[in-house]
Amino acid sequence: MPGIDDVARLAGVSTATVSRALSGNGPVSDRTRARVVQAASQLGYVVSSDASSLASGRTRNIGAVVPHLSRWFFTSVIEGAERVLLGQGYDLTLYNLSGDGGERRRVFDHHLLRNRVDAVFTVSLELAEEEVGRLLALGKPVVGVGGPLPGVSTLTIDDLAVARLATEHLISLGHRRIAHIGGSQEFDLDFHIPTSRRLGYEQALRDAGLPVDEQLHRASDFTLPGGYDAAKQMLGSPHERPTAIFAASDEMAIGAILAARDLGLSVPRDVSIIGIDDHPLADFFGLSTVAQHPGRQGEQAAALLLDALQAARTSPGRARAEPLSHTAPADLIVRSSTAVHP
Amino acid sequence: MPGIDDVARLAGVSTATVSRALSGNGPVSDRTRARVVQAASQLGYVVSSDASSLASGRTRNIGAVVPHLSRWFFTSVIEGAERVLLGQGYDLTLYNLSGDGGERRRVFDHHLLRNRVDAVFTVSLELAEEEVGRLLALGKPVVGVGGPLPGVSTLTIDDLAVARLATEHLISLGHRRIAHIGGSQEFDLDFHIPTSRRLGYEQALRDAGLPVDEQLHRASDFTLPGGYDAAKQMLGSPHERPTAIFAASDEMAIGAILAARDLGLSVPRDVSIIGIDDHPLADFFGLSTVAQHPGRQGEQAAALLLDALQAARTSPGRARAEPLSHTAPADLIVRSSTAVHP
DNA sequence: GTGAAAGCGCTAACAT
DNA sequence: ATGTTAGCGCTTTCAC
Repeated sequence: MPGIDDVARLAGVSTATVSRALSGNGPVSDRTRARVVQAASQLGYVVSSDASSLASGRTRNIGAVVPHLSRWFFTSVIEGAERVLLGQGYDLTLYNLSGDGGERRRVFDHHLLRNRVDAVFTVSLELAEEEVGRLLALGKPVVGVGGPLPGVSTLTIDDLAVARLATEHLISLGHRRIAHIGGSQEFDLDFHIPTSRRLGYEQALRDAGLPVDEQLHRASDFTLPGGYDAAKQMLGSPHERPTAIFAASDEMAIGAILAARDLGLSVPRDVSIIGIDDHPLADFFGLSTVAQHPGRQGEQAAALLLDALQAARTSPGRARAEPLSHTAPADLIVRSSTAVHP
Repeated sequence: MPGIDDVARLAGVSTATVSRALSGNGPVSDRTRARVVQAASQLGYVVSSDASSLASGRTRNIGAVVPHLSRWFFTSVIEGAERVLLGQGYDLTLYNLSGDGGERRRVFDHHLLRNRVDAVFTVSLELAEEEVGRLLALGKPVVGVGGPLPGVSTLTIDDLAVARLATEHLISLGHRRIAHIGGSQEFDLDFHIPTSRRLGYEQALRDAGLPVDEQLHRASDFTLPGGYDAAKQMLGSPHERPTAIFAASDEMAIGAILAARDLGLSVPRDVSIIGIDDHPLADFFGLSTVAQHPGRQGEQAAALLLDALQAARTSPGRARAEPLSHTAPADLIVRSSTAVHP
């Protein structure tokens, strides 16, 4: 492994100049830079990140804290973030909190503290106040994606508005008995999201002068089987069957579609179904939905963090920026699972 | 941020002793260790990973190189690996090669070279010879999970045997017209896996004295919609319809189940279907399958790497270990999608 | 625009 | 078992 002084020797300059030429920090003449770059690539020189980090205080690494890896939303956010990070020469270190809970303590007490990352983003995480405190105590840029996080800059769709939109779509099609399959705290690390979506659903009903019927709400777990079970209960009832279902996630909505089929109901003739997400399978099932774009959210989160790091370099004097709430776009996609109420 | 000498001062010992006490490398009396640990926790001291890495040459970080994040298998492997790594104080840095291909070059030419990781595992990756070369040139432990990688230690199920097992299950139920939905090179970064599975299928047929019929093979893309399309073509044929389908992945098998339903065929009465994976949705769909356990594969991969690192510390003289092929266990799980041929 | 040199915060000989 | 000290390979003042 060639070192910086090998490059310096070959290029006939000092190590300081090599560092400046390769990092872009500090003035170097074009001729010199060219020589250095040439020498570096000739030797196959790549800077040692440890040495560079130690000397500069910057790691060029971003931490991503997620509750699971097994859900489409989380992984899409990470993929999006990594797209922009890799492009900027940053690495992404993953802290997955699934598991017994020992993970959780270790990550917050140890891993995040040892200066391995310049900034952190979390995905759909419901953090204890103490954990938020630890995160902020790092003194590093932090962004929370998908769900509000008190005291932290966040990036998320407006869950309430999105739920309203989905519900209003059904109302506008003439539906009056509209059921909701949501989430519940017991199933999820994050309970703000299901709550906001439920509130949006109820608001839409009230604004349309429709009653909010407890019988038409089921709490589930955001999975396909969960949506199936919930829908089957509601659709199986011989009386007062809903004519439309709004599920808080596409996976639950797909479960609902399968439940309807198993009950001999046709979608959308007998029942309209809409979800939230625009999951990859939504198209296959003809599912109407409100798309959120987790990949883009990840990209945007990464961009926010890189900007903050840049700002910190430019004006180190500035106090830490105020936490900001960024709203990610979401759009209604109408497919074949929703239609007018006959 | 307190440093090691703050701890040393408070504990009344030298920095070397602090280092030894906290890392466990080198002898420290129990009394001293207790004092140091107490001082460290009192100050909230956490070692700076950069400084430690630079001085020791060890990063306590493992690199994971994956082709996508959006597939259940990959994320499960990573989750498994991270379970054991976090427990050992290791971080996991993720290199996701999805994207335009620029990623791919950058990762191999730059990110992996800058000494940020002690070891690397790859998941289901079909690497160019040059990329394998680069990986090995790191001089670090490398393990390939899910798919053979020439010159690299690997951990994978025996795809051929697994495919045979699935096919033999169908044969033992009296099926004689057994179709196969596989993968194809054009859809996948990795083409060994679909090929091995197809060969296993054909072997099982031949060994049972059954003909291998080109009409009964469809190449697809390992997704649910892909499996649906492939199955619909084969099952829709009015003549010579297969009585059983072996799909190379559960997602394709689930697509096949849905295709059968849409054609008015009952599973398993009219057609038996089996997959490979034991995907989380397999149970919901009653899908018979051959389970591989990607989480455990990830755990085992991590353990292999940690062992190799340990071995390298113990006997640094030893030449790099020979590449070893480890076979991960896989077991037939019979659910309700397969039954005797009437 | 470039070079000299002082660290960055640890670890690992080596000495005691 | 513990302390002293010389780096690890860079970046960044500070001179020039």
